[in-house]
Amino acid sequence: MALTTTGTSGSSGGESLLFLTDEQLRKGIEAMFFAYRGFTADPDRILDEYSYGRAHHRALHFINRTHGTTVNNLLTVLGVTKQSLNRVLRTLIEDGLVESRIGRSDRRERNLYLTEKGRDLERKLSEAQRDRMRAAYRAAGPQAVAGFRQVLEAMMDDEILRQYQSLKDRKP
Amino acid sequence: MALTTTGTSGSSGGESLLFLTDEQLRKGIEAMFFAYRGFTADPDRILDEYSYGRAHHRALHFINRTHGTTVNNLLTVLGVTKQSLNRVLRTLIEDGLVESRIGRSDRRERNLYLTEKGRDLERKLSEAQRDRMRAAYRAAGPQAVAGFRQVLEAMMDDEILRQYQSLKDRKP
DNA sequence: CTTGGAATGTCAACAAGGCTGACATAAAAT
DNA sequence: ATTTTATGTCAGCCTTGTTGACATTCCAAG
Repeated sequence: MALTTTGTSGSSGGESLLFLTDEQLRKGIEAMFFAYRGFTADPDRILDEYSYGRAHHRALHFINRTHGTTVNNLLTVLGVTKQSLNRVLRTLIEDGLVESRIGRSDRRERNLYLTEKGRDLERKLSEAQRDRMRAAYRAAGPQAVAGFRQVLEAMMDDEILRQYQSLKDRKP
Repeated sequence: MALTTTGTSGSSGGESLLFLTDEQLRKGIEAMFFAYRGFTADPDRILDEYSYGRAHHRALHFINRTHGTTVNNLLTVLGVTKQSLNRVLRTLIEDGLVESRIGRSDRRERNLYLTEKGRDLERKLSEAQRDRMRAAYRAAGPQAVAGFRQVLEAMMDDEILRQYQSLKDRKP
């Protein structure tokens, strides 16, 4: 399934060879750039109203994703420094969207939970984002979606991919 | 081809209905987030050495893309303010990576070109990014790539999509 | 038991790169 | 002659990344 030959020579038709020209790759790069803008546009508009930023959205998303996660876990997933995350987290806690409980077994840790208010905003944000994603999926069709996911996974760093996959099949 | 029914009810097998569950959409969202990190990781490392940022990369990319483009064009494509772009552009011009020539027909405009030095860095950056993209494309296969592109295009804002498509089929 | 290191999280200060607003200049358009 | 357009610049703000310093807690070695 995975191609091992380079085959950039200018032979005709064969889709499996042609699709790797620099021009095709460049278009993929630009598509990724523009699509990411669309991907974040709707939540960004909502966040503006609350004077929050994308960092807040990401934190809300992953806290909602894995209730009771620790700060350290969150750091790994988000790929930022703890100081950077802390600032965002602090405002979310102050504003009553996130609750931080001292760890039961290890009192150094903080377990993070969304409050009712936090869940409300998270839902609002992710619904906006899902709406766009759903529209894109519908427009492209199931087969395209499968390909989309395959390429995205292949694009991740190996370590990140493992994290992503471990998040993949959680219990509901 | 495009599905019009919602069909979130828990019916079995039918791929065309099942793939729109909130869980599937959420996984797509996370895939997009993690993949974008991978997408920018390699150029970011190179940029660090030059103490440039992603903004410089984007400017270099699109100036290289359309030689002689004007500042206004660049603003539209990049979707930032002129003050923000100007800061980046100024350093690139000072450092001799970009040349700004007064427009021939309209002397208010500035036409932007990469210098030899600018082309070198642009090549270095885009090769790193293309390498990853190529690897992902190869791992996923041509059919997946087609789907990938379809979904990305469907995810763009309409206005952006038009811009993207007008960039799409340029002469080499 | 104590003590030193490791893990975890918080506070302070700085930089990049977004943003708005105000203003200058040159050239084109009316 | 006046207005509009394209560009550049200055000042100042915000978010979100960074590093450095520090407090707390846990655990293990002496």
